[in-house]
Amino acid sequence: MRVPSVAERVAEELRYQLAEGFLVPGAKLTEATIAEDLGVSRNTVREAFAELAAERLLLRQPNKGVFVATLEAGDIHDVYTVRRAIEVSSIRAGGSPERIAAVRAAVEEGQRAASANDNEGLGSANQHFHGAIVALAESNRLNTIMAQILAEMRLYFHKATMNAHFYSDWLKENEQICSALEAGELERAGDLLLAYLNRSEQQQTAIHGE
Amino acid sequence: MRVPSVAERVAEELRYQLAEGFLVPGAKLTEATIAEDLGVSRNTVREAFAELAAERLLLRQPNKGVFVATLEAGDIHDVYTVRRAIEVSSIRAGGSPERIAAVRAAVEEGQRAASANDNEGLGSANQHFHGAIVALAESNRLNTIMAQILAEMRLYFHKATMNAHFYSDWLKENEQICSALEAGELERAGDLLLAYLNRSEQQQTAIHGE
DNA sequence: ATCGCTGGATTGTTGAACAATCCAGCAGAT
DNA sequence: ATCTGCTGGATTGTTCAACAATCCAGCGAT
Repeated sequence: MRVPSVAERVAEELRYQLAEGFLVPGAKLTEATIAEDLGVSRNTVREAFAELAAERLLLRQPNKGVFVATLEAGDIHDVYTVRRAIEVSSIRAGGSPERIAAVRAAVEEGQRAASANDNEGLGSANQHFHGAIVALAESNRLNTIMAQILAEMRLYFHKATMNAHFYSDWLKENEQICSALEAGELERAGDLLLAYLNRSEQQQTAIHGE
Repeated sequence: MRVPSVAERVAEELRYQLAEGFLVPGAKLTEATIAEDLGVSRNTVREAFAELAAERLLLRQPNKGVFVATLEAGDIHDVYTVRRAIEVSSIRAGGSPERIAAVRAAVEEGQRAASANDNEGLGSANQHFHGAIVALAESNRLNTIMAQILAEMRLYFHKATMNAHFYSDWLKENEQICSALEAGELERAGDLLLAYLNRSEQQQTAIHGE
């Protein structure tokens, strides 16, 4: 019976509120307030803050407080640079049949969500897709790096910015990437994925950065 | 005048002791002991522990304590998987003349250390070399990921395991990689780097893993 | 030898306290 | 009116002491 520590539960609760958009980027988190709201001690909140700051979800400014992280213009390029590195490298190395099946499953999850007009489901399906690609490499470290990057993106590219317009593109594209992967055409799969990431970065930059 | 917080100084001190091999992998760190040794409170030590655990330098086992991280057989492959992803991707994208010059500088640093028979200097020159390659990408996130990976490797592949025999190989190889980079032959530079990483993984596995 | 208990040590968490720092707002000077 | 410098309140950084929860080595009974 795993009983996560209080600090872990606080961190988890904050992660949830961040992902859900309840805490907006730039907002200040006051230790005493959060401690009272969640019914824990201030020291415990501090430990949770340290954890989330290490994940780049919160930003700690010494003597001023912790704030919900914000992605500046440069960060968008930065995030995509990491994604290009680890996603393309992972897909180019292929993976076990089970891992490839997981990629396929994520593609179908997206198609189902599209049929159901489930916009939120589409978003998470896409994240599952890219997570599954990294999972091909069977590397714990790459998986956690990717999970953190995705959490960062959830934080900033929030539901509001995601419209059906975007999704229409990559639904078919994910399918092609997956097919290439299944067929063992790893170079082509990598090229397609790279092209997608480049285009996605451009789109996001056009919307947010300047 | 930046005055790092006490928790940061504790973390820094522990990082130093870890890198220096003063704390060996698997060793247990007792909160009260460290707090007393460094003259700080137990809560502050805990905050430092959280930071280092996030960097994978310490391992936290709930209700049991924190231990100096150990690299299992699988971790070696894992670490090299990350390095292949980010180093090869970085070098394939090239970089500004300044960044390339930094790579060249690391090569020369290694050559100087070799002439001086400075084994320790050779080790850090090599780390600077690979750090400079990742720095080509101008990505803060990639840089910190790489810095953490290198810190992990320092922790485990310690001085004891590094003999001059190893270094002889890559001194010349680093030179070739750097030359290819300078000449704009990015594909070749990437291939050379990839070959080096694969061989290095094999060597390390032969020594440590089983 | 195995099992179960027990007591001491360590971790997890709390609450309170205080120093250090920041910041908004205000008083006075130019 | 704008600037400067102060001040007081709020918040963070850090410590301390306490206690509950958990672990573990050792010991005794079977």
